[in-house]
Amino acid sequence: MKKISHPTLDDVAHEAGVGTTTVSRVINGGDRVSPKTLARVLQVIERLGYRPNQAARILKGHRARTVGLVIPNIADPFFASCAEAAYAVARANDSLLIVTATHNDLDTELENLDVLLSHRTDGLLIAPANPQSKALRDVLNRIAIPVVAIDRPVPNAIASVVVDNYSAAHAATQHLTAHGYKRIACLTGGETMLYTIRERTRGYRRAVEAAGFPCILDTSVNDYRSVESAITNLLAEKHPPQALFTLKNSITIHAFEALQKLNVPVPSVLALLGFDDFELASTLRPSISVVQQPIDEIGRVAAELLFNRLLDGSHAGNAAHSRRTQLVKLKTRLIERRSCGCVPGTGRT
Amino acid sequence: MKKISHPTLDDVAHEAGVGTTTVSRVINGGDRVSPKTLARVLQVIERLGYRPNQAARILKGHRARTVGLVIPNIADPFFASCAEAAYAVARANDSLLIVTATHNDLDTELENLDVLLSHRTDGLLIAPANPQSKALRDVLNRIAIPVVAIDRPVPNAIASVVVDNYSAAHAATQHLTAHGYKRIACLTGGETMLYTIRERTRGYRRAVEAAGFPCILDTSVNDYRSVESAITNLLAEKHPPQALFTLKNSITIHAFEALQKLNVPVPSVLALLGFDDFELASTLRPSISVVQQPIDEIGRVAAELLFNRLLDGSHAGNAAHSRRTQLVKLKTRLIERRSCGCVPGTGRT
DNA sequence: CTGTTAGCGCATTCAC
DNA sequence: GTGAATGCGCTAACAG
Repeated sequence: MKKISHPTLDDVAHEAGVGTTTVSRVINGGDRVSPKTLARVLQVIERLGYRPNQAARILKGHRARTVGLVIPNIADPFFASCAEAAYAVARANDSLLIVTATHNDLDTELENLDVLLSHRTDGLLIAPANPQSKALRDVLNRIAIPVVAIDRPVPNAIASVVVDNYSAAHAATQHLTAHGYKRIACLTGGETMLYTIRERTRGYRRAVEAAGFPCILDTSVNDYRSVESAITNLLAEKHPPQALFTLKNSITIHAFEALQKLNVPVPSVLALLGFDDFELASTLRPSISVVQQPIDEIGRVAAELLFNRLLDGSHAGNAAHSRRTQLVKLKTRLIERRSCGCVPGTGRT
Repeated sequence: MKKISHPTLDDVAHEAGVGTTTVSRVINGGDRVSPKTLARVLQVIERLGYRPNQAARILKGHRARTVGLVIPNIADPFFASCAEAAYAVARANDSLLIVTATHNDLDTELENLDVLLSHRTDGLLIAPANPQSKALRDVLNRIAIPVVAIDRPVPNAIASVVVDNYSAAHAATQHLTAHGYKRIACLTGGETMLYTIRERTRGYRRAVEAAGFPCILDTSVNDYRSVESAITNLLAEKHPPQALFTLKNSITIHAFEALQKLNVPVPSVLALLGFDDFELASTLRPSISVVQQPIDEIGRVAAELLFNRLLDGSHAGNAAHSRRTQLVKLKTRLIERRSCGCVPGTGRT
């Protein structure tokens, strides 16, 4: 009973005693086929376990019904959630999602694009390792299919869906100053070349400078050890900071760990505010205040944008071009928990 | 400069003034082509930005160089990590990974298999919503490509890579009894039909029964509220439990939250041990003891198994069949932290 | 070393 | 309503 190979349309046609055209019609909606024939063909298809060969369809010039997703790391919760959201949109559009990881390496990224292209995906979602890269922009420019950037925009080249990192960091810093903290240190994490980190740093800097406070920036921390020693050093200074603004999840968590280990009361001695929410942020003692990103929305909106273009097909015209390079900035939300000095209500935030 | 469409092999051949075979040879390694010709063709390929059309290759009967991954949810950290590991293996084998999500719905799963099959993926990795399902097993049996199950085995049908949930839960429970706890409650989480949960429950039950202790099972909790009330009720009993064994991450976390909120000292009044590790388990106060699964290894081993078969090609014979249905059980590790009553050393575990 | 040719499975004219 | 023929881009015989 085990079919060694896939039955073809011809097999079905032959078995059902009809022409290939008829079978083709059946699997494409069954229009212009007599009910009797349709039923018979359907039955043969079922019996043989026939599945149309996508490769043949693609070769005929049809859409591949696949889109590529190019992200740094599939296991990263942020991108995994993006992927899940994008997947949902893809399925709603009858398409499959091919996921690839770059580990923020440009060569890997270019190679992934190449492979995806040779598989003739209908469109691409990409979080570029380095949006500035000339090589990347070259490739992107000669690509004939729609591409949407996520998390890290490629301005003037392709449409991008990102979070308003600058405003979010600016507002977060202002929230800290509103608490009365005058010396606010910022731990960026090592990847200072990343768009998101740069924007957040910019927002922080602008806010402290506007308030006339010092810009205390540490761009070198990365693992737990470095965070702990950075905090130790900071606290040993003549005028130690009163608040800590961490720009990414791992740094926030390391900072919290270090603060605990060093027995530094939070927020009374040193307040903490992190960029990006995480599941246990509300459970830790004290609970951690964070800037929350609409992660699902990034993936969803980006994918929707992609399919709009895919299905639109209007390729020329200024309007189309302006939409082609549009930049969508999603709003963030400041979740006020205890670590920044706020005292949330009764709810479990 | 923008190529509207993809150049074909014929385009290249024509442009370079050679036959299509020659171009084909060039893109397939360049053997049996004179250096001069090779250089010229290569240059034309570069200039035209030519990419071989995978669809045509597939149609010629070649491997699609894609494998499908069918999991409940891409955003789930467990499966996201599996995906990342499987992706690495796929890339090492020059293949792409197509990821689909079932949300543990059988119909969705079957549909995903269908679509994947029609795309002619070379192989499949699947975490079945319900490995018992007749419909699933039927489909699996008539599939001509290699399939490997992950996390949830499909015995006697396909090869499977899982964690030894039974032994792990058994050992974890024994660890609790070794601490002297006699009344150990187990919170399974709602999905009692899931293979993993059933196995873990079985391990727990066997261990407490062997020790002559009561089996205190709560299979109904799910969200925070239900966990909190379950714990409240448990503690209100005449003989409240001395330890809590939670079978999945979300329940462990909810339990920890609830214990905190109810001001129940851990582990002195109620010890806690969870199945599955999570990033902050070591940071919480007290740190949470857990059964740690080799998540990456599941994805990696499963993918390696898949490609072994893909490349092997020996399809007949008893040996092949026994390997076909083999069951790989990976070992877990019990991470002893504070919540179970252990006092770990100085290291940050 | 190199070119010619014949399909892979399907959708699509164009006839009947 | 239905079917025969054509070609999508590529590889694999087979000649030269």
